Amino acid sequence: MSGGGRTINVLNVAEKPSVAKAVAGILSRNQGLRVRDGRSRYNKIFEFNYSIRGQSCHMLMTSVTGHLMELEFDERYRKWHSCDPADLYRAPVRKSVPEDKKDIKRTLEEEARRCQWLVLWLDCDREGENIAFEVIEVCRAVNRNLVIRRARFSALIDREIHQAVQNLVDPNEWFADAVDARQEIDLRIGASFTRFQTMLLKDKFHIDSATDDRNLVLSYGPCQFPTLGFVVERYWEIQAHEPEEFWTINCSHKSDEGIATFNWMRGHLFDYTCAVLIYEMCVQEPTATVTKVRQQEKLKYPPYPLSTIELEKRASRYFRMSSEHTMKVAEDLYQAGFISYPRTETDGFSNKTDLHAIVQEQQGHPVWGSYAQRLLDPGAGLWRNPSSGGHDDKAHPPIHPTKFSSGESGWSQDHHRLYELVVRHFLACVSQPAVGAETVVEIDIAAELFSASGRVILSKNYLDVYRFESWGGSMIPTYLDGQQFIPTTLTLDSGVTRPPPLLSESDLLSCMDKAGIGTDATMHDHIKKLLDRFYATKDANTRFSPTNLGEALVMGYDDMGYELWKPNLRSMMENDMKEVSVGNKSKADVLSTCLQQMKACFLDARLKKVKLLEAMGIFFERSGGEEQQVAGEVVRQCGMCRESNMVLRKNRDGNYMVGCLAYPQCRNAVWLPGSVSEAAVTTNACNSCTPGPVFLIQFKFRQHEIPPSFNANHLGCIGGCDETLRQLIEICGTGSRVPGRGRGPTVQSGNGQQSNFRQRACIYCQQMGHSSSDCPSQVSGSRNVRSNGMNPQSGELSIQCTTCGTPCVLRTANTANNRGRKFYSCSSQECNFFVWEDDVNNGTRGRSMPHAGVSGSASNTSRRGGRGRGGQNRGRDTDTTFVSATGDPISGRRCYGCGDPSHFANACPNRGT
DNA sequence: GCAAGGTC
Repeated sequence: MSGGGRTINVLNVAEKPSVAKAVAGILSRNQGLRVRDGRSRYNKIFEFNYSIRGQSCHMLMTSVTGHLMELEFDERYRKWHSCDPADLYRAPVRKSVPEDKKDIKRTLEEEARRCQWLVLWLDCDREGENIAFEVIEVCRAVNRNLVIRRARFSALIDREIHQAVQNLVDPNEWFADAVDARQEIDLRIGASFTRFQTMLLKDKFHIDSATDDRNLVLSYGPCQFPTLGFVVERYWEIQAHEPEEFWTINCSHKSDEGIATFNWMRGHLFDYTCAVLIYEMCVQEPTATVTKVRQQEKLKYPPYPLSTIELEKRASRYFRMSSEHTMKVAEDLYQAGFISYPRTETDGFSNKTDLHAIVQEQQGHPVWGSYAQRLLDPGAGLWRNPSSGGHDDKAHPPIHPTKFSSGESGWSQDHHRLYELVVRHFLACVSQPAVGAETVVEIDIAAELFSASGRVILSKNYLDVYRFESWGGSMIPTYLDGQQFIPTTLTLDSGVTRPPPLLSESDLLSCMDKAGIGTDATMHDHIKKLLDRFYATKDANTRFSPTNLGEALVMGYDDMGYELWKPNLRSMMENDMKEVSVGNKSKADVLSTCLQQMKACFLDARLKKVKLLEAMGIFFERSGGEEQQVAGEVVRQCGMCRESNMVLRKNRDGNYMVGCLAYPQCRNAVWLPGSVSEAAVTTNACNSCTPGPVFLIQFKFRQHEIPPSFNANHLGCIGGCDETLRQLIEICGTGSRVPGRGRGPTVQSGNGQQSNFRQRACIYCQQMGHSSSDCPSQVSGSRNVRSNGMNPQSGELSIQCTTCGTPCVLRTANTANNRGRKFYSCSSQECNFFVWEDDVNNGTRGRSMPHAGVSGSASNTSRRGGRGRGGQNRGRDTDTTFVSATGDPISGRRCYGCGDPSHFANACPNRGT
C-alpha cells in the first residue's frame, strides 16, 4: 500500500449508521465533511478526503444495519408440509438479502462500482466479521477488482480510529465461518424441531393458552429452550422441596447501650437431640465470656461500569422493567443522543475516555448536580478512577451518559428512570467506595461460640449518589475482651428449610449469561419469546413460572432422556464455534458432525414422541376422539356416565386419582390422598360396593405423612366402603395442588364435579383462589401487617394478641398433626402468642407456647433436591421458639410436638417415624 | 407458520 499520485475512491462500510457518522467525523476532523442520502433512509453516505499511508483517498463512508443477509432453505423446503422435517438437516440453504435490506444493497453496489478499495469498519466481533463478508459478497459481485481491507478498532476514539485506518488488515475468514456454522445449525435444528413438535401436538390437544390456536407455533430453539429450562427447573426444585426441620441456639443480651443478638456459630443442626444436648449445656452454664472483639474498616465498592446485561438486571430489580422494555427505552435514549450505545459487553472504561468531561456535563442537574460538583473538586477526595469488570467487546464502551438532560418533555417515566440510572451509575463508578466500621464480637457459653456484629457507616461516598443500593448499619453495645455477662435470652429455636424462590428476570439473565445462552443484544428477546409462545408467565414481582405448555414440553423431552432443554447443547456449539474461529476446526467439519448428531437426536426424539404426548396429556385435554387416551388400569365402570371405565392415573405431581375415561364429557373423578406414594389396581374385587366389580387398589403411603396409627401399606377400595381411605383423605387432603381434572373432596365416585380445571393452586399453602405470590401464609414474620379487623392478605377477620396487643396474622400450620389447620399468631417477633382459628370460633383465648410450626420466621436454608414432580412441598415454614430459658430454670424443657414437658420430641408418642 | 444474530 504505497503512496501514489492518483486519488483513489475508498468505500468504507460500518455496521450501523452511528458508527459511520462517528468514524467519518473523526477521520475528517469535521473538515470538508459532506453528507448525502443513500437509497436507504437510515444509512447516509459521508464523503471527505483522507490520506492512508501517503495514498490520497476520496473516502465514502456508509453503513449497513447489522446483518445484510439471511440464511434460508431453498424455496421448495420452505412450506411446512413440503417435506419431512428430518429432511431439513440436508435441505439446501442459501444466503440472500431480504426484501427490507435491498435498498442498502443497492447503495453498496452503486458506490462499490466507482471505488478501488473497500474498507470494512464492522464491529470487531465474530458477527461483525461475518457481516463484513456479506458486504464483500455484495460489493465484489459488481466490482471484481476491489481491494478489500479491514479496519480493526476497539473504541470510537480519535487515536484508535486513525491508527486503525493506517494499519488496515485482512478480514478474518475463520471468525466469519464460525458464524456461518452457527447460523446453519440454528436454522436446521430450530426449523426441524419446531415443525415436528407443532405438527405433532397442536391439533391433538386443547391448548387453551392461545387465543387462536390456528396460529399457535410450538417453537424450539437452541436459546429459547434452555431459557425455558431454567424456569422449569427452578419450578420443579420448588415443588420437590421437602422441608427439613433444623435447630439453632440464639442468644441476646440487653444492656444500657442496647441489644446485641448473637448467632450460634454452628449455624443450625438438623439433629434435634444433639441441639438439645448442647442447649442444655448452655443453659446450665449460661455465663457468656467475650473471647474476641474485632474491629475493622470495611469498604463497599461501587459497581463496575455498566454493560447491557447489568443495565437490564438493575432496571428489572430497581424499577421492575422487563429487559425487553429496558432495551427499547435505552434505544430511544441512544437514538436521541443521551446515552452511549446500549448493546455492550464492556464493563471497563478505556483509559483514553475523558471521564471528567462526562461528569462536568452533569454539574447543572438539580438533583445530582451538586454531587457531580463534589466529584470534580479535588479537595473533596471523592474521585476514584473506575475499576473494570474485565469484559471488553472491543467495539463499545460501557453505557454512560453522552448528553446532559434534566428530563425531556417527551420522556415517559421509564425514560427518566433509565437515564437517571445510567447517570447515577456512571457517577458512582468514578466515586470512592463507602467506608464502614464493622465490629464483630464473639462469645463463649459453655464452650459453644456465638457471634454478633454491628456496622457503622463512616463515609457514604458513592452511596450518596447511587440511591439504588444501601448498606445496612446497626449498632451493637461495646464489649471488652474477657468481659462476662448473663444473656438476657438464650433460646433453642426451630426452623424449617425453605425452597428457593421462583426465578426473577434478573436471576434468569444471570443464568443465561453464565451458561452463554444468547448475547447481550438478544437475551431479552429469548425471555420475551417464552412469554409470547405461552411457555412461561411473569408475575408482578418479575418472577417466572412455566405455563402448563412450557412444563409439558420440557417434561416430554426430559422423559425421553434428552437434555435438549438444558444449556449444554448451546455450550457445545459455542465451543465448536470458538474452535472454528481460531482455525482449529473447519466450518465444514463442525457442521457435518453437529448436524449428524442432531439429526440422530431428532429421529430418536420422533421415535419417542409418545413421551411428549404423555406429558401433554397430563396438562391438556385431548382434542378430537381419533386417538385413545393414555389409558390407566381399570378400577370400575363409571357410575356416573355408565358408559366408560374409571381408571387409576398418576398426575404430574405424582398424586393419584381415579378418573373416567370419557373425560371431558364425563367428569367423574375420585381423588386419592396426597400421601400415596404408590398405587396399583389389583385383580381382587370389593365384596360390598356396587355396581361391581370395583377392583381394590394396593396403596403405599409415605409413612411420615400419615398418622402413626395408620399402616403404610393398605389394600383399599374407592367405592365408598373404605373408612381408612376416607380418614386419610380427611387428614392429608387429596394432595393435588395442581390443576387436575377437577379438584374436589370426593371419595364417592358419584359427585365428581369439574370445577377448577386449570386453576393453579398456591404452591405454598396448596389452596386455590390465590397465587403463590399472594399467599397469606407467606407474610413472613408479618411485621408489615398492621391493620386491625381485617387481614389484608386474606380479607378475613383478624384478631389482636391477648398478650401484647399486637395484631395477629392468620396462617396455616404445617406440622404432621395439624397440617392445613389455620391459626392466628402474633405478628410481634418478641411474642409467642398463638391461637387456633377454630378455637377462636369456640371462644378459647389462645396460649403462648405453641406446637412446632407456629411463630417466628422461616429460614431460606434449603437442601435442594433434584427434579421431582411428586415432591412434598409443605409450604413455607414456620419456626418455633419453644423454650425460653435464661433467667428461668430449665422448666421450658418440653416436647415441641405436643408441648408435654415430660419428654422431648424425639420420644413423643404422637410423632410419626 | 420455524432459529439466532445483527440492527432502525
